[in-house]
Amino acid sequence: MCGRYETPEDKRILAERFSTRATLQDFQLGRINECSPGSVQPVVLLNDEGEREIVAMRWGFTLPDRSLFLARSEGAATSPFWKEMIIERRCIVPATAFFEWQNTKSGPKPKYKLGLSGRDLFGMAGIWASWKNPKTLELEPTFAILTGEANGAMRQIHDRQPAVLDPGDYEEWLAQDDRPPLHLLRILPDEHLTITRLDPVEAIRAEPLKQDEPPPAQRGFLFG
DNA sequence: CCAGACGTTGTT
DNA sequence: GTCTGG
DNA sequence: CCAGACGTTGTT
DNA sequence: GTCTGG
Repeated sequence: MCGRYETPEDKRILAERFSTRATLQDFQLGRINECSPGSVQPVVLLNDEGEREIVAMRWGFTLPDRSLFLARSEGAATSPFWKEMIIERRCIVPATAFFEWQNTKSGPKPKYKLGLSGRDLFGMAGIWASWKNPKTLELEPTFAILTGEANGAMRQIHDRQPAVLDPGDYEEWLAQDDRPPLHLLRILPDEHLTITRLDPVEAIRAEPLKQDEPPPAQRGFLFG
């Protein structure tokens, strides 16, 4: 669940919309695209000076046999693995939508795009840490997205969903505190979700781009 | 079945 | 089936 | 998360 | 998320 999400094509608007000083001019984070685990994405946090900043982070903590890119909000505060992160390193993951695949008994899994009514851009609750990139063996800032129980129409598709923050809660979520503000991780009201079932063509179009692959808008042009 | 771990570096 | 790449 | 590959020798 | 141990 929430194994993929979407970011704005123009990353520069993130600085404005999340009230950060950074202009993101240094980001080379691709075009309109799905974000997949393992990719590097813009994340909002408080820097050492207490200012909001946008940082490029890798999505998912790679372990020897798997990658942890989601963390259950219910258990994160007591989990040995997540505890330190949720207390000391909370962040916001900007998104315009997230994707889910319906768990069907057999056959293809229908793909859905989920957005928030009246909010073209929103922030998912995240946590981060410095983590070794298994390929480069370098330490990199790395994040995971907190999840909660799904409800209502969402439950028809999947039983979990990403924790979406209220814009008025961004400050409290990022602020350093003795105890993590878990009360901000409310279940996303069902009526606020826009759920679109993607037809196979749309689903493929939304797939993550391969390196050096032209953006979707040019595919049709190149191939007539 | 559930609970708990889940990797490394390097040090508040 | 499992692993890797996106 | 899904989609796609999934090996080796050795050079037309 | 997924695996292991109890």
